[in-house]
Amino acid sequence: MYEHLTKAAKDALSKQFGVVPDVVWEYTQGPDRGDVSTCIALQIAKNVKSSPRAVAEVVEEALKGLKGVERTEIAGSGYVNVWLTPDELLKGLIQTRTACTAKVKRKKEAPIIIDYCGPNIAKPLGIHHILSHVVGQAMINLYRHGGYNVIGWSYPGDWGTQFGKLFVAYEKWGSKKPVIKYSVDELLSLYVRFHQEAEENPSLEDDARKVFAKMEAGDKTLRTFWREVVEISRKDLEKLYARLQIHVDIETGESFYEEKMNPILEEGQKKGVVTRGEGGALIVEFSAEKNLPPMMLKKSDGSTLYATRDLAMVRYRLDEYDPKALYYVVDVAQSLHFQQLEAACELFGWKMPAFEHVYFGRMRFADASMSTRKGTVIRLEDALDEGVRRAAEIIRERGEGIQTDAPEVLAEMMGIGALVYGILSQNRKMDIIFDWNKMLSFEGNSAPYLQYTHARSRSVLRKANQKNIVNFPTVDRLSASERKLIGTLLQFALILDEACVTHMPHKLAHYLYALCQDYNAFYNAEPILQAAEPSRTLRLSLTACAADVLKTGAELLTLRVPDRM
RNA sequence: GCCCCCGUAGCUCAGCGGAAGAGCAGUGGGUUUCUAACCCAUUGGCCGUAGGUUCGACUCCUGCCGGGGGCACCA
Repeated sequence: MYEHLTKAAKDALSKQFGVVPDVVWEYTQGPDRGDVSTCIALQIAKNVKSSPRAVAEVVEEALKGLKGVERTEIAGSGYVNVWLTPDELLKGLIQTRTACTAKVKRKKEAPIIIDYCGPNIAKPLGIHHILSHVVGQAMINLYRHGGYNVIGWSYPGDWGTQFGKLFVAYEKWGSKKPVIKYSVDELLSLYVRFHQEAEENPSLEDDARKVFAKMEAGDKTLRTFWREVVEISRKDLEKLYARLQIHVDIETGESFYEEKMNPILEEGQKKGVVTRGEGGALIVEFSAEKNLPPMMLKKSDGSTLYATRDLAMVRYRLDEYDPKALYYVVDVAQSLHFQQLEAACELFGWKMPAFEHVYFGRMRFADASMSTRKGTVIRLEDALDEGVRRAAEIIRERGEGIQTDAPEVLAEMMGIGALVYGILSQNRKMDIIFDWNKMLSFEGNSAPYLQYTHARSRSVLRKANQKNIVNFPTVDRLSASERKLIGTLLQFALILDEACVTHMPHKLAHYLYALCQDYNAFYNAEPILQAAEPSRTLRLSLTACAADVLKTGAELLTLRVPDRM
């Protein structure tokens, strides 16, 4: 957008110092630091033996009087701050508006596969499961919005001894009704009962293992039982996913890979990659440079592992989709596993696309009474309900002061939004301290603040009762809060791209928060509806632009925003 | 023992080569006017620690201290 400025600066610098410099433009906050400032002086000072100040002077001289530049100023550490003319700034907002609409998907492009969710079937989702779901979905939304071909892929844990346990419990203590009539809660209580009884009577564990072995062998009754339990869980999961705006494209359970694992093991052995370890187990050993412990693909008792299925899954995806990238949105605790997985794929000699373990930190609890170890995990659904309950309470307290005509819908948006925003506004790599008051915050840097700001801006637009307010009339000068708002709006396209390619949704969350602050400051400082033309039109246009950016950005983060609240 | 991540305001966190930031908590202001779930002002920091690289380090490198995680028959 400011190529002519960059070019002028570059030309002047190379003429003066005889080096072609790297020029970095960056937007900064607000009129006090200029609308655009550069690191030119500092960047070039590294290459030439000259002081930042001297370099800055050259740049300033080159930019002075250029088209679109209102004034320039050299800042303390050698920055050149540039104030653009109002026209020049407003021109850029067209790009911001187009960034609000998703790019058209290019046909036949190799897909990006994003592996996320991974719920356990027959067990309710815990609060910590929200991390993979929400981070993964935000990534998917960002890529899709950017015009990429994306496949969101879920890999539920729908196989394992827990089904044996469940069946044993069902036979022993279940009521007479058929499995399919059970609710997830009833299944869960059977599961819990099994663990209680198994403490007294450890032989139950053996029974469960035997039952599962029979199930693996293909026992018809057990397979039917399994299928029905999966069905019950899936229906329950769907409700939760609808509330969280999670949309899985492809779902393949662990059982899907049952018959795909042996060919992989055979291929590995043929290639000499897979070898015999202790007790007859099958392992992959890595070169010394990798400094990785061996990866086990088959236990000494002959059964396969998580790693075996993951390896088979990579092969399957390569064969069926020829993806350009494989991303795994999984807990940081599994980082060794993914290092091994990638290294193993290399050893197999497979042609690999971009591969990344998009990890996130662990969830810990501020209140020590809640911990996974103590078995007092918070159910995700309960957390959502608690958020909605708190939101509803606040809505009730506000009474007449609220504009919504659908308080239940609003409470749902706010409560769930608060929780999701609490997750997505933090750098995913960091551990998250779970605390009800922090997670369900309704003021300051929170989802309700975004939602409120959006509703507020829509309200102004409604009152203006003017269609298609998208023209930015020429004005002599912009107020400080207008300039700041415009400066932030201009960054939207850049931020979308950055949040997408770095797989860091929190960058978008922080941007949206800053935008709200700027809009609210603007709202408080300037009259909009009462303003004289051309300011009125300009301010309404800025309001429309901010509202669209907020809505677009929030929805990419799986949040919903109300028009009234 | 080895490997990875994290130590920034009282608390929870952004920033990660170029002028120390936000929210919450504290203090003082602002609604006869577009939604006060808001805004404005203000208090609070040797950016864990010791070195190194650089014109310049919260940011990059090394050591140490403190916290978390991982290290073949779990997923």
